[in-house]
Amino acid sequence: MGEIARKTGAFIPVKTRRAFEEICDQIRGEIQAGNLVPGDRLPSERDLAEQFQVSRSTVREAFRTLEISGVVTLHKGSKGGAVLQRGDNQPITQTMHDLLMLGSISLQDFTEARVCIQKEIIELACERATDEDYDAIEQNIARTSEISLADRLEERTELTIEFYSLLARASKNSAMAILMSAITEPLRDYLRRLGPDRSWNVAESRLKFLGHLRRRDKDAAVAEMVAHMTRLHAFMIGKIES
Amino acid sequence: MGEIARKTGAFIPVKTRRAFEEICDQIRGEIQAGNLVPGDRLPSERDLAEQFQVSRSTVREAFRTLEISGVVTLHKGSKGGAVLQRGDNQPITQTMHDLLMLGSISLQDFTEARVCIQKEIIELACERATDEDYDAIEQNIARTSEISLADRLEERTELTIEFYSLLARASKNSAMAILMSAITEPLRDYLRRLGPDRSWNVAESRLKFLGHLRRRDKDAAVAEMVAHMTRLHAFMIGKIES
DNA sequence: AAACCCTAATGATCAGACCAATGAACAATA
DNA sequence: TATTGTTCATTGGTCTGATCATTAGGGTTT
Repeated sequence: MGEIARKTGAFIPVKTRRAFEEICDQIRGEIQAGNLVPGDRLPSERDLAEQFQVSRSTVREAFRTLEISGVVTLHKGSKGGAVLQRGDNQPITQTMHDLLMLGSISLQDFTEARVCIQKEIIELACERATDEDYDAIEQNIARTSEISLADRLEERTELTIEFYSLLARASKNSAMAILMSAITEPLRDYLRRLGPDRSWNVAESRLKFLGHLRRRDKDAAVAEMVAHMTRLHAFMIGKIES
Repeated sequence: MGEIARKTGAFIPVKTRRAFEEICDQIRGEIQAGNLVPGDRLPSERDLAEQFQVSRSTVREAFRTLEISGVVTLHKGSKGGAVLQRGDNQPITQTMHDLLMLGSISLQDFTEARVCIQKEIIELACERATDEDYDAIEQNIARTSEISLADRLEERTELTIEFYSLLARASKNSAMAILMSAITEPLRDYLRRLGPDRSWNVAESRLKFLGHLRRRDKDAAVAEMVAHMTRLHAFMIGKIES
């Protein structure tokens, strides 16, 4: 038997494409080409199965994939079907959450990243925030104050998430807002599990922060935020280890 | 007929949970509880169908969902099955790409977000980058120089993506590295479609940038990067509109 | 040993069925 | 007439049960 030809060099590993992936790509291709736009409705699973010459379950897996990716939403019933969305950041926040749970990101790195993102958001917001933005944030803080710490932990958590969302909106940059949600929403679980931190007044810190923001004092706002984050991080680390 | 009882107040809209979602949640719950860790192998579709008292196709949709989310990978054959991953940022970059394609994020916002993220990455890298990091980046730039602009667009694009990835790695923060990839990888498509920009020397700019980084001169590095981004953005806008 | 073959396990796909929700057209009613 | 209830076709969600292709491991032959 002859020698194995080694000099042929690097063969690329063969990767079999699954049928549903091909379907996803074709649909994404139509989106990229501009033939499909948000609001459009794809043909039904049964129709597409015929068009693609595959079984319904295969189309189904493609639909499911696109749904999880936030590209379409699926509606039952007559006039239902797969409707193209404008996109959704849920997949991003979900993945971020998974990465935390799976230990691929440490809480340390996560917190640091939050600080980084918020520094930039604050910088943008200081330039662009409108009075409406400030008022919305102020209302959010007011509602946070109203809610007692003991009960209504759920609402309090939601208000915290909303606070950061409003701040992100004030940056007037949708991409940064999405990154902000990616780095904020996973907090929900921690806040729920660890309970409230009664050792200091969150609303007070946020009000001070808002004041700096209103004065467009970037550095002071960042400093207040960093202080806030540091305390929160210490609280979380302490809770988790105990 | 009596009055409609309006004072009952806010009924919460009923949302029916689909079976596969429940399965996903249970599996994610086990991960969160620490009963499942990366490397573990889930039971086969057939087994889980029995355990969950659902059909195989339902388990399959759950598996597909977790696969798309980067939580597991599916392997065929004996000893195959769903294996828990350490997580994957592919879902994040894919979603970011979708959001761009669907017009949910403007190229303007996207570029600005890139600048924001990279500012923070540079700041971290200036503090923490090691000689190995610098050398890896330098090698990357060297290879970029070698490749002629005309041919090998593909490789050139990959090297560009790798450049940002190496930079992110130098920040020593995995969360920021993931955000960086989210905001960098979607570029691949643009670079491929628009072709190379021959009007200025990319490698030269990157070398200058690396010099600033080595001297840990944060401000200069950021300035060089911003200049680079500005030119690239102008190039992309020009190409797209023409 | 090394190459080959067989087999069980497992995801990928297929085919066909029924269920549940949805909305629109239509009928019944006040 | 305006509202309410009914019917019906459409469509995703799920089920059942089957075949195929790939994979790893064990056994057999060379």
